[in-house]
Amino acid sequence: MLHQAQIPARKSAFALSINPTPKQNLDSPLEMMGSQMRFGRNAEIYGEAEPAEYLYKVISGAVRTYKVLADGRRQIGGFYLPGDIFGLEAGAEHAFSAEAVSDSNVLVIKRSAVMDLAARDSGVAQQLWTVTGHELQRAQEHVLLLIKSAQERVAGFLVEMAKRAPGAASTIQLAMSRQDIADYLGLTIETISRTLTQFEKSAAIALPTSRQIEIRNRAALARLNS
Amino acid sequence: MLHQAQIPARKSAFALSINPTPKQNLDSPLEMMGSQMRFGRNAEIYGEAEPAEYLYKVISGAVRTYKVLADGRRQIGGFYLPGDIFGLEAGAEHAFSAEAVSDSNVLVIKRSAVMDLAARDSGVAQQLWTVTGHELQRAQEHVLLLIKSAQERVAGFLVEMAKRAPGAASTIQLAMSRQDIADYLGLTIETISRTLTQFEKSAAIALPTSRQIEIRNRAALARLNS
DNA sequence: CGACCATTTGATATGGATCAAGCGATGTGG
DNA sequence: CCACATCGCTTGATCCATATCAAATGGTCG
Repeated sequence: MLHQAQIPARKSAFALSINPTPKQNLDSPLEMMGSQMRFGRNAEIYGEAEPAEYLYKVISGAVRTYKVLADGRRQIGGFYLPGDIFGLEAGAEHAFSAEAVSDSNVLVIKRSAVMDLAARDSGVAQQLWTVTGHELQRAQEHVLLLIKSAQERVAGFLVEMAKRAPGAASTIQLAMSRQDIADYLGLTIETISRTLTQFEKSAAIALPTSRQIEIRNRAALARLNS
Repeated sequence: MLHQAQIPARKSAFALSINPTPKQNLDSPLEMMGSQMRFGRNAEIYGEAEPAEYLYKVISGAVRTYKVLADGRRQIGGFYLPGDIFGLEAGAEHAFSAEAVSDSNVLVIKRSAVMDLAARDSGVAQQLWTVTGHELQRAQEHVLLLIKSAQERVAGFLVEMAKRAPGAASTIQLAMSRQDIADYLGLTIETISRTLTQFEKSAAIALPTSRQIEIRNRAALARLNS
């Protein structure tokens, strides 16, 4: 229980500039209301219990949300990849902390502006609701993962990552460390590592490097995924 | 893995009458749009993958939502007590099934009516969003529970139930069986039982009957709750 | 090249599952 | 009203998956 979750050292809160309103994706009014910020690897984006004044969208890189329990264990709530929105809580305060997994560009949007807009435009309101609904679904799937065996959890994680990877390519580029995966799945790094080598030996995956995973036999993984 | 989760036999889908629009609580427009139904113990309210045509509010009794995995394991997503709303998914289909834990009265509300209303009334839209947000929070707390030790999970469950019990009294009336608790916490009935007797021996709780739990030392439980 | 950090691999310990039996309450048929 | 079956719960004995402790390996950066 103590091997887990040493809180990673924090680097500078945000490393670069605040660009005014980049217009790279106008499919939603939200895009127009934010400014882009850059966060270095392991930089904190917000802390839990901070007022949830903003909401965020990953442009590039990857973000993790997490909570640290009293005894030091860390639970990762989710990983957010380009296109994903995070920090959208119903409450006035964040329930989790958020950090950049790797150097990341994040669109930061003032929550009050969005709420005002939603009050007038029911389409925006519905969009907000839908995003929260998807978060809920993800959390429920996370619950489902956590009752399974180590093999099933790791397989489930790989399948999820493969699904979300750009173009759903069969080679996954992992932004996160084994410790991150372990803290997401409620396992230890040793178990993650052992399970991956086991998958490799049974030819379900290949591991060109430790952060690159090639899915060789999706059916075998899905089967494990119970 | 096989001792868990035999799906309980289904009784009659709903046992009694459909009362037109009971006006017992008008604090929300939702109350006016539903009709009350009675479900017997273990009766199915809806099945997963059914179109989510309605949304529900517990009037009396208790409801569980759950999912059964391919191998027969059952995971309970949550328990809903009087006043709680359930079945509010962002998707067009239910992600979980729902059953009455004990004989229950449930207010059934047509989803399309609510959605129409929300499109016009931004207050209703926000209310819907808030309910989903609370569900999200609950699911996230559920995740947090599932990474903990058996003691911590059971203690967390008791504290949660005590908080939600009418008047937050120190004696909890459990509507659900040990199997339900086990499937909620990702443990076995044996572990639930052993943990409860352990709490009893350490004087943290008393067990007048198996379904009545008196909290004697909330601090001790909270401490376990990590 | 050397230091550091992430990952893998190995040996052992342990919490909770599994298998099994007993117990108490509730209900049913004789 | 009692005998007996049933069901939910508890308790005991043993096993096993994963944690823990420990060390080796490999990759990256100054």
